[in-house]
Amino acid sequence: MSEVELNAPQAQAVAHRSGPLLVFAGAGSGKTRVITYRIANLVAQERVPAHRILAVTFTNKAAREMRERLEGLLGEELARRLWVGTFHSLGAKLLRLHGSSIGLKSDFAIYDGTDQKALVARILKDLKVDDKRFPAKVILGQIGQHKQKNVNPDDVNADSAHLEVFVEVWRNYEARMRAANALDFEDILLRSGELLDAELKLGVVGVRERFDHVLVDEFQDTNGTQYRWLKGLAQFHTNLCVVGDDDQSIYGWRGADVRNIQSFRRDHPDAEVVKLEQNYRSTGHIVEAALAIVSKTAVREPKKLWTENEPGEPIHVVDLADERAEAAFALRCIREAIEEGASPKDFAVFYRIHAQSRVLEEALRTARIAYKVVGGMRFYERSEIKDAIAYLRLALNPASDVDFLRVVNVPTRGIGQTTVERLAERAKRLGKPLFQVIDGLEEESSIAAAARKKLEAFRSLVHGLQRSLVQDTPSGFVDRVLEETGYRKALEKEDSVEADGRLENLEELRSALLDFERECELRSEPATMAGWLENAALHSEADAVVGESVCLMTVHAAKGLEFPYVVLTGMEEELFPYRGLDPGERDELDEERRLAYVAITRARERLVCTHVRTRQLFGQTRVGVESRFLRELPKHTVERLRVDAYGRVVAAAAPARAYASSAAGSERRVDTSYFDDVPAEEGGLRPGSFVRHGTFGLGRIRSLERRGQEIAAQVEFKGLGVKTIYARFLVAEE
DNA sequence: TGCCACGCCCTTTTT
DNA sequence: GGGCGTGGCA
Repeated sequence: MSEVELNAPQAQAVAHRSGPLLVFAGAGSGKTRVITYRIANLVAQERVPAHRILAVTFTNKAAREMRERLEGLLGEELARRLWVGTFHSLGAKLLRLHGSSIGLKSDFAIYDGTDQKALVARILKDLKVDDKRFPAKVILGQIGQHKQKNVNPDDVNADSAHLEVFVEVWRNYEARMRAANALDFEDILLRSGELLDAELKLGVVGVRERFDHVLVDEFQDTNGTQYRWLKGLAQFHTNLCVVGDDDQSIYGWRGADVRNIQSFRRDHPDAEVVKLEQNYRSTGHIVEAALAIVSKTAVREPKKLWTENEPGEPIHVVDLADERAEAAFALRCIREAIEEGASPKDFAVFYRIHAQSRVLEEALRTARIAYKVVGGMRFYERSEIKDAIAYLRLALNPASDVDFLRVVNVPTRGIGQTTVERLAERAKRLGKPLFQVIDGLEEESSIAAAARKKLEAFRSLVHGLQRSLVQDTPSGFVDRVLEETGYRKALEKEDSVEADGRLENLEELRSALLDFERECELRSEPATMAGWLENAALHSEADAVVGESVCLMTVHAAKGLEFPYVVLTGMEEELFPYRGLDPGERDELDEERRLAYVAITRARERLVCTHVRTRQLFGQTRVGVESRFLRELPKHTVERLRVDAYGRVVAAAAPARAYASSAAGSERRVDTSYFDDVPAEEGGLRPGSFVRHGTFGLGRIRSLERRGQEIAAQVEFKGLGVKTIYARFLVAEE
């Protein structure tokens, strides 16, 4: 597809001038192009002032990419005036500018999930609520759900003891957030929504009038609050353009509501609807396979993804002994492709859950192939970084109890649990933040003089930091914090591998601040600690560029990405589709199906799907049954391979006739070409070697023979005599 | 107060 | 398998 040419539906979406627009954008259909072209078109052709266009994404990465593209189309100057960002960064920006009209101080802090959890845990303790019956995680989940439905604690009909407790905890949570001048992620949207209402009531020209066009990417991922937020912003002009794909809705479990697409239609009956169904990314087989799987979802907007691309190679479905064989096989695929001239970065290995990554990592590490695990522990979630940030926030706002509690005894300075407990009682009694009630502690008979001295020393420490806050640069300030709190010294003293890692991370934090300072200088803005903290709260890991490495990631993390070669592992029932402990009442199978659709459509040229007979997971051995999703793949798009415990192909099912004829003439790699060097007959099993069978257990091979496509083995099982077993039912025992 | 052993429980995750 | 919280002990 040339860079300027748009197909008819794309052009239609781009040229749509005003009023509501709903774009269904299938995987690989050029969605990003449409949205960026549309914005560019509004600015360049329709003469909409750039600063009156608001474009919303879910992740900072997506926002950055969109901005970069727009810079390319419009030039830096114009692109910079556009409002491009995540729901939360844009919401926070509006609140910092206009929040005073709803009584919000502009220097509010933003609490992330960890902060929230710490706060709830604290409240449970203070209210003496059993955290077994009311786990902080569950409470937070419920608070979030209610907030998403725009429900207040007052609205909850607390008709059970259980609910009563919940509501009380929730009220406390809100009160303490207010006292700490903090907002959680949901609050950012709720409060900026309130702002709109307040302005409407006051009749002031405000946020609503700021924008002429609102555009939303990944609309299927919006939750209730986000949808209401959008509606509020676009209520007057209804120039609301939403782009999404219900087939890629994979975040239902965290509140995303695909039904917002239906709500959009209901709320805007006049909306123009455009469907982008042509895929430009993948081979014909891949597109066909993906569509076959997602078509079976119970509820979905009718769409038919298609492509003009060549059918390409068949999708390889590989049957393996266990997860180690699976890893070895993935490794072989990667090596083969690298020998052919591919780069490691062309490869991605997907899995359903993180726990699957370990074995894959081991295989790649041993083979000295550069890899990167996407996701996992995020930088700002590491404890040392959170500690440092807690100090920074405490210096800015000593009323923040969550931060106080986090670092009051880090590194240990003899302020134990009992002392903190008593201080908390005093704070509760006086209705003041913890930090403040260190003042006048001598009147507190329950707190010993020694403990009081330590608390007072801590108070001086924080006061000292507050004073330097004014004069230091942010990076200098972090340095000072690490020094004066003794944090760095404590880690140096520990002198362990972990401590070294933490010191490195803190160094990384400092360089992040240096970057921030440099950036501010470029924009001739003052580099303040508060400014950076906002940045840190809203940005997760600086989505490091992946470089020359093979990417390992969950299927969720893969959304929005594409790779020439993909290995999709763990395609077994119970694992993918995943079955948790409780069967789950939501249409989880549908979401798993969409997840499989996302996984498959990431691959451009070559897709290998693996499944295993047995898998060690969570310390248990599970018996694997091939995933229904693989069985649903159209036969002619698939070629099945069977591989032994050593990663060698034992047998390849004959390519389906339909495929062989349809692909005639087109250049392609054929079936077992990964393994030309391996005589299939051997299959890793040889007379004398030990094997395991699902029913008969451990046995020893007496002889092997070929029977058509199959290898049959004479196996002697202890106490059971000799049996003839097809090799595919045997697992080599080491 | 700090360390360690033990048991528990286990999806997916952005802001 | 392993991260995390708890509870017992030095």
